[in-house]
Amino acid sequence: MARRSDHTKEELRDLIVGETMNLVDDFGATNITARDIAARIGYTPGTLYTHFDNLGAIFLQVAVRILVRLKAQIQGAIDSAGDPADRLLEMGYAYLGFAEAHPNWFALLFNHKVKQEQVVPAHLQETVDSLFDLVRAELAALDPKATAAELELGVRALWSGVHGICALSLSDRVVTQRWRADRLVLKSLVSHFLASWLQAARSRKRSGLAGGSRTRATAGGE
Amino acid sequence: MARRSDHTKEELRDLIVGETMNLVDDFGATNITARDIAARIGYTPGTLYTHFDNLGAIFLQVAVRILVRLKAQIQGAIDSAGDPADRLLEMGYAYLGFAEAHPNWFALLFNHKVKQEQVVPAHLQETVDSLFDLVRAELAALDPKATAAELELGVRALWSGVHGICALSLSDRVVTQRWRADRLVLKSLVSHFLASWLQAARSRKRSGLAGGSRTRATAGGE
DNA sequence: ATCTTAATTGAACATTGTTCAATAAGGGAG
DNA sequence: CTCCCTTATTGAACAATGTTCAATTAAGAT
Repeated sequence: MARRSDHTKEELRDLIVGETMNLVDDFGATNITARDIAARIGYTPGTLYTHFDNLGAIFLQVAVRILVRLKAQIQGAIDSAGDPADRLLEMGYAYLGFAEAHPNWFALLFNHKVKQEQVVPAHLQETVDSLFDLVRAELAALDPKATAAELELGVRALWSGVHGICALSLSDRVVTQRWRADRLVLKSLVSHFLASWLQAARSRKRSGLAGGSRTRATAGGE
Repeated sequence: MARRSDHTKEELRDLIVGETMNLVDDFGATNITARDIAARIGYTPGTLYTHFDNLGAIFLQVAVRILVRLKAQIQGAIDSAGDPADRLLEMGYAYLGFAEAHPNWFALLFNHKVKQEQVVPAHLQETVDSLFDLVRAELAALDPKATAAELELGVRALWSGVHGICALSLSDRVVTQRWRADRLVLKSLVSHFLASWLQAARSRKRSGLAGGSRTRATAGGE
């Protein structure tokens, strides 16, 4: 019998979440059983349920940690270099790099279904929001005159675009589109988007308001 | 006992796949059991295994049908209207509309993990390729001088971008980013990308080769 | 009718998440 | 030091899961 004094309540919770995180990284959330986790921490399955309501709750805590790591990765990309446009691109690369290095973590965040009754930790949404803020800051630097709504639209568009590349890079799905050149696609998507977005901002500034001419395919958010 | 003559071998396979497709639509692939499917078609679970190797094989056949429907939806969007840029936008809307109308189908295609040993039907990848061709054709119409590699890059970028918006619109995931204005985001992403992509093409044409000037954030695929 | 072939069944299997009475460990009071 | 109370931990149990397979039964050929 594992001694009660081996770990405090909090230590044990940490241990469970930490080891589950490792297992998810190696095998994917869908392939992990309660007995796997229990074996890994040297306890019996029942113990898990004195510390968590169910497996889903554990996965949710794992997701929080994963998201923090993802944020750290992206933060690192920002510090690394250059003007806002370069930083946005680097953030995209960091996001993709994370998805490639830890596809099972990525899948837990974005593919794993959570049951209705599960309460998603508040900290999680806060972290997501703070990630969006990082992108927003760069966009705002690129176009200081942009309204909040315009920035929001830009952030979502960029984020979704990059996310799509990462999502399709996951293997072992029914439809998979890993390519030799995901990074090139990412660069094409991000830099073209930014180019037109910036140009729209410039012409908006130049002509007072409601600018945007050039071609049929120009527009942004009418 | 269900009569053997109730259905031919092929009819029964069709029935299984069809009813599973309905179940997936309603409850999601992860919530469906072999007994559910069996009950739905009026047979016992064992019967499923005389016609398919395992549940995964059934889901794969369902995926094929789903993909065909998705293609039909996107085809419809093309016929509907306008110049290539409009059509690309409409294709994006159709993709998003499909994901919103049938999130569980969408998730089966892109989120559902398939076991290594499962053989993905050839017809499936062909359908994916033909979908890409639809996008490629419009891009080629926009930029007749584009090389095959440039087109490929554009197709992947556009597709991934739109896909990302759809993927993040799925609810009941750990991280979800459904927004009131997914369509606006899509329009922003697609039209800004196309605008800059087109402009790059124009300047390439004008200056012979290796063009692209304007701003630091302009470029495409260096 | 009888035989042959094979589709269908239903009972079984191991494995899953989860529950809970029984157990045993730790800390505090006497 | 001893007893007792609290509670963490166990381990056996549960229903439900995907899957297998011998037994059954139906359909068509002889």
